[in-house]
Amino acid sequence: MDRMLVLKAISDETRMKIMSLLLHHNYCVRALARKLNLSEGAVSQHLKVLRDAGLLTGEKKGYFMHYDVNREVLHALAADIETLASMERELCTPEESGCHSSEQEYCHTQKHGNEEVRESCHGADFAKGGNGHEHPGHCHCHKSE
Amino acid sequence: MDRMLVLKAISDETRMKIMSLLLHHNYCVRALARKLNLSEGAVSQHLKVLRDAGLLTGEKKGYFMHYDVNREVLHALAADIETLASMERELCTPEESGCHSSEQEYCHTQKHGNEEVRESCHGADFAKGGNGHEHPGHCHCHKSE
DNA sequence: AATTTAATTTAGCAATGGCTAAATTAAATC
DNA sequence: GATTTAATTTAGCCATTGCTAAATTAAATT
Repeated sequence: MDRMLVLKAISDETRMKIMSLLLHHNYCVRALARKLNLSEGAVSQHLKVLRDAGLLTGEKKGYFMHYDVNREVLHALAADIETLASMERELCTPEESGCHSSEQEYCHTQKHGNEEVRESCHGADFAKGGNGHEHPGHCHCHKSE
Repeated sequence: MDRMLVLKAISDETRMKIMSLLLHHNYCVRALARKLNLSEGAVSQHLKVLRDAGLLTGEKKGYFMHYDVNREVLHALAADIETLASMERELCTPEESGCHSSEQEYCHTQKHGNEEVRESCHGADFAKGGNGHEHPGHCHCHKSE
């Protein structure tokens, strides 16, 4: 499952409406077009995007196309986003992020709020380090207030 | 929270990378630009999109901008999508969806698979109903195989 | 086999979006 | 208060996207 493809697919108002409609009922393309005030071609193109993202499976039944929502993909996406949301800030790893060795001992993780933050990294040494475009990834700590 | 705005914000590869980076660490704009191989302006624009969606809050700390991910918005989005994914197909409501009264008695909900589907709605009466462009929203049942 | 019809695809157009480079803003240092 | 510097905004460019209308495809009916 290509998460980006799924996100792009549902981050369009019209396609989200289509998903919502198909989650509730079974509609033929023309009925969708009518509900959405769009041409059938436009709807067909949207359906293709949703199909390509794996969100729909289509099957011809008699004269009519029959689309089914693949709810698993939505469940997976929700889980994926939830995982992202629950991600904790890592401990500072200066060597990986490009801190100067002289600054490393001051690096701390800053979680939420500003309580744990100590002065470091953006001190005078850093500011004088170059022309500004060689600015390295720093260790992400900043001045306490 | 505007769900659509949030979805559009994170359905871009670069912005998703920014989110991921900021969820792990605290980066200044220039460090992000360097990591992503982009101009600072481009990064700033992406940050604005994420801010406008409510995904980030920015605060100036000394020389540097300090961005925090609003994890609540991500949690809410995940829950939202999960709700969507768990949506059950409603029972057929022909009067609402435009079925002809003669067809209503045959309408059924089709959940997953095709087992519960009966012939209805798309029968001969329906096909002869008009020039095709007056095609009403129908009750979404279709022929069994 | 010919016809009818639902759905898809294509061509062309307008709007949107992301990028760079340059100008501007705002805040910290001197 | 002048200078320095990080971040934002703006202007202009190109690629992408969504739309309509028309052409095409594919399947069911006759």
